[in-house]
Amino acid sequence: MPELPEIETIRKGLEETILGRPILAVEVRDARLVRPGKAALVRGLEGRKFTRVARRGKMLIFSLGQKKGECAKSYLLARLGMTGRLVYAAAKSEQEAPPSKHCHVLIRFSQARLAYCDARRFGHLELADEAGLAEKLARFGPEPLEKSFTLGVWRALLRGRRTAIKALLLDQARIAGIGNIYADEILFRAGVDPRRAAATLTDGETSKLYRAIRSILRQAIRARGTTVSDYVDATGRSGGFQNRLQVYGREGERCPGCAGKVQRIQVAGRSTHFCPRCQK
DNA sequence: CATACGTCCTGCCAGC
DNA sequence: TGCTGGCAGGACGTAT
Repeated sequence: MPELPEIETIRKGLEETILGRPILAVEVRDARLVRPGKAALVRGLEGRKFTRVARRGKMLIFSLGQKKGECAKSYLLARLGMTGRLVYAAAKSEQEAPPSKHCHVLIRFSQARLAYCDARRFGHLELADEAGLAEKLARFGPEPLEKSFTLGVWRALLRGRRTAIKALLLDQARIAGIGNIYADEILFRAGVDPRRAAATLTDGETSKLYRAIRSILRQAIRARGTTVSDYVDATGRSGGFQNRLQVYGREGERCPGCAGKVQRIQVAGRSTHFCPRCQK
């Protein structure tokens, strides 16, 4: 479930804790979640330091410090899928037991560790060089909270698209970082029916949606993300935005905007919550 | 190219 | 009580 606001919250938390600390050891407990492989990941991390934590869409990008005599830059990329977690915690000893059976990679620092856990194993950690990173980055659509994501850019994205507007919001190659929960909340805020073909939105609807994207994502970041079931931040703390959800997970409840009820349907193969009276 | 859909994985819960 | 089937969904591969 981690979407842009959750990943951004994790990013900030890690930035405050892991930068500059030597990586003493890396333990890979499930090699399926590690690319290109266990040995390469261990070799690529041990003895280095994280120098920067960035984010693109729902992907975390850790810059790795170079060893003496090296000139090639390398990165650790993390995708958390639906139930992935990256939790930093103090560790009393290097032999300390892993935090749970779903923890697949442990990155050990002096007196602390970063645990990568994922109950459903949809995510992965990947070691990449400059070219590998560039290839990944090229697949993302615009970053919705950046200045360069203007109303004009958004309008151009919808032009000619016959796909449902919700499917477009979820398409990371069109716009980065939005997942199922925020897509529903954004569409509710904008008063747009999730099934509408993207190109049929009026100028007014398009700009309402643009403002809703930016405002919902910003509010959710301020609330430290949404915890519906699994999400916790880099310190193991739940988010706060779940209390402010208007339609997601509220099937059958009264719409916050009218006397109608929130409905749940399938759009783009995803469970979709909306109010048929408020969203046209 | 654009769009749609199946697949991966495990936990959980409704229903029998 | 214990089992089963369906659902949750991010990203990618394949099909149309």
